[in-house]
Amino acid sequence: MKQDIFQAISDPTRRAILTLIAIQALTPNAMAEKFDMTRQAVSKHIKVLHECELIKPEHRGREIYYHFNAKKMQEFDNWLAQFRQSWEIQFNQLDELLSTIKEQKR
Amino acid sequence: MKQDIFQAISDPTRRAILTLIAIQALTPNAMAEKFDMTRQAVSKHIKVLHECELIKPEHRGREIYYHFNAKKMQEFDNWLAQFRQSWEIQFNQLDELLSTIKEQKR
DNA sequence: TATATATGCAACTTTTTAGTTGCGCAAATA
DNA sequence: TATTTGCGCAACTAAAAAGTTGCATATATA
Repeated sequence: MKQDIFQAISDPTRRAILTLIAIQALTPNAMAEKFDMTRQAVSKHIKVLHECELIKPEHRGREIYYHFNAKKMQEFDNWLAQFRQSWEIQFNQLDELLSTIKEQKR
Repeated sequence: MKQDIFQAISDPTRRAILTLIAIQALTPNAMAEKFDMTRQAVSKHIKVLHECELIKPEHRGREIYYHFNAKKMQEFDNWLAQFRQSWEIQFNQLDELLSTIKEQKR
């Protein structure tokens, strides 16, 4: 199945992996040590993240360092953009409400 | 089960619902008409979105208008913030690379 | 070259999720 | 008051996802 980034970040373990490697590239083994699960389970999460290109492998001998792909993460940001206007409006309305309450107190 | 916003937005139908009601509040029936699925299926998606407070109900007689809760969507934005620095760095590096290539062409 | 290590893939089990049908309740309307 | 309409909840089914064990492959090292 073709993975999409929304499905990829819906899993807490995968989010944790992303947070870790955003700081520093890690091998699958290094990741598995951080979580209470088998290496193979982590490996499956890596596969999901790799398929949707949120991470990129760098082969160094028999080790594979996975890097965070910031560019792909921006797709979320783009999706979120459609709602930004909404929340700015809603907060402006809140401001107005607060101003009104303030006025009434006088 | 306690829903979280990441799981909530991982479903395409739920993302479509959010996009719709960000523009205008809708009743479950109105939403169901937009999608090729039963009203009950939509109702379950509404439940998920409501439980994690991405939408808010407004009761009008026997109808319920669901509103988009922009404030909750910002949690997503906050989570994304931890990666912003990463992608700025990665893009700066890309800029440098492009500059280097440009230099070499001279 | 034999062995240890790092990793991915396949098969299987368990859990979760998406969707369905059927039902009950409350508000609107004839 | 009887009926229709809007909605949520429960039980069930089907599909997908998370995790396990076992195995194969490639690189490093004794």
